[in-house]
Amino acid sequence: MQIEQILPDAVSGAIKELYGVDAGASQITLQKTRKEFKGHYTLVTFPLLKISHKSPEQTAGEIGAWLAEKSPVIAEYNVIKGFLNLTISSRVWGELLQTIDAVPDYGFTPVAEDAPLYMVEYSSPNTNKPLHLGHVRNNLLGHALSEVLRANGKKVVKTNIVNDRGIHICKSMLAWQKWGNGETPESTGKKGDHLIGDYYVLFDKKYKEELAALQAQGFTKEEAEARSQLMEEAREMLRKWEAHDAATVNLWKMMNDWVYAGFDETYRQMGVSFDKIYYESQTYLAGKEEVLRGLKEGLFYQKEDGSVWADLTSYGLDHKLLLRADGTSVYMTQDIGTAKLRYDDYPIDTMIYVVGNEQNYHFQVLSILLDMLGFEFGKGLVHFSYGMVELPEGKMKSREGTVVDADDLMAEMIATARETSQELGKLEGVSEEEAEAISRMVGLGALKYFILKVDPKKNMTFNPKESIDFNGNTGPFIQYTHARIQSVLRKADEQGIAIPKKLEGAVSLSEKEEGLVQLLSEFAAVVQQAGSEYNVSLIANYVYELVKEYNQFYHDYPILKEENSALRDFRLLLSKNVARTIRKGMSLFGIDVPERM
RNA sequence: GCACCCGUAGUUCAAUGGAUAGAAUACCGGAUUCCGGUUCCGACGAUGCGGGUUCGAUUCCCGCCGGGUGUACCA
Repeated sequence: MQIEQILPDAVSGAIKELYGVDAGASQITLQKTRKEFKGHYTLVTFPLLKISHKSPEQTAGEIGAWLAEKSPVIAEYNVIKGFLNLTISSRVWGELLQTIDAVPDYGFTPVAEDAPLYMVEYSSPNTNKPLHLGHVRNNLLGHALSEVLRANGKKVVKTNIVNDRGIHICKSMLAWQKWGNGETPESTGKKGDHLIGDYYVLFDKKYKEELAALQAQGFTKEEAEARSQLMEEAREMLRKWEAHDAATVNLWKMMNDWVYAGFDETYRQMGVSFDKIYYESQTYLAGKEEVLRGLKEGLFYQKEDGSVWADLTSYGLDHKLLLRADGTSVYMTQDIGTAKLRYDDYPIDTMIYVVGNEQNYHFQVLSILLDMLGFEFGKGLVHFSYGMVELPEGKMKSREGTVVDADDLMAEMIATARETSQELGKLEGVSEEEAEAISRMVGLGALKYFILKVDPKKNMTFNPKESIDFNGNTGPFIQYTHARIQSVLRKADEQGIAIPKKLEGAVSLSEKEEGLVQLLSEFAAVVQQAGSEYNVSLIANYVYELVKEYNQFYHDYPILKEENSALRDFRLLLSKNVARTIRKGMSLFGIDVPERM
């Protein structure tokens, strides 16, 4: 039984008794009591005035008196203006702490057979360049959201759509063919995705040179683009690919495999994974079929040049291209096909796309198009839209080479964690393997926490230096607190003090202890809210608050030195639960917490 | 132009329509020699502007101002 249930029940009981009316949940607004007032939870009485027909103060007073007298949960109350501050009895806090401890995975609903199925798409890389900082936010959000949904008892299928075909892929293929001299990841020692990325950049460079040369001959920019030999070759390659030309397809396969090997390494390092991967090369034809069906059924229209369009003006939007004049498909076509195949493959209840907010329009259109095509799931798509990641120096621009590579970033974070730890003397006396493991946990934890603590829909600034600080609202600070608690528990064990399973005897608790139990008992509600709002940053803020509270408690009260054994037991149990909650909360983010550091 | 998103301390982030808008960081002052150094306390400092709804607005609505993104036969 959680406090979030006990309290509203008690309050609505009081209202029923006093005024003879069943108050709706929306009218019972309970919130945490602000620090400066006495009490744990506060009932706002303004919404209840219509029921009580009395002044706010009177209403609060009556409900408070009733609860204090009749409810075993409420020890005392006070009224300030229209706010009724309720103090929960120490006995109830003690019982709650045990309840929390008794359930192994408290706060987490087991996944039932008939639980709704959520499919979460995230990452969605192009196979022409390595993952960068933007993908990092995407991957971390997608992974965390999946974990949070699962913790809420949903079935989750994590999926990825790989953009493995299209003109952009042909560009790097062409560059490699022309200037690659047969280079491979093995021959260069480069990760496959980086190698391919280099050729994509090379294409762009050569293409620009060609344009410049043409413009120097007196052509306009548009004329130069139309005359570009390179671009024509790339388009030719795409046509060959779509016509299943053996040489082209083989080259494509070989180069894509290099990239996948590179991606796999990045994903492994980041700690994210997928249950099912879709490739656009395998879904775009399904999309094309659907578009042609739509055309036949008169849902779409065809221009004289043969291109196919959807008229969305009745939805307040523009006309949208679905098939090019040469019959090749575009991004939207592919997404239609992918969606259809997914719903064929799985009994999806909710489809969530973790994709940046620059594609808000795309998903608005996708939803409408699927609906037009008769897929009832169209309207129900969820676009989990997140903001851009910027750096303290400003925005990342690929042209200016200021894009932060995901692999480099992670390596740097780990290296920095190691340096800092060494400076602080944390790595003294630990083996090389341990030092490496701790540096990884801290470095990656810093990165993940810093990114996930921000409200997903907002643009954010990622500051590597700040993120890895061992102080403040950072991953390492949380990890450190956890490690310190573990140290206390270890010391208790060494001194032969057992951590009790059950508390014997009543103890009177300090406000800080009550506050901590209060926080612990709210964890489940936070996880649930995060799941229903698709906002994982709530959990980060919760964990940090818990850690801060614990540190204040830790500073003021002895644990092992406490002479009253009942109180010591309570504090040990409390510490253990805080550590558990930290681990659980961080695990939703894919963040490891070291036992010691 | 049109559409969508965002404007909160110097900076990075919080705040189901609720009380005196919270943290962190930076700077300044103090405590702690402890189970673990990275702990704790205090001071400083903010809702872009103007209306509206409400008992109550950072939050909802309208209009400005500022920033971002999209509006591609790119993905």
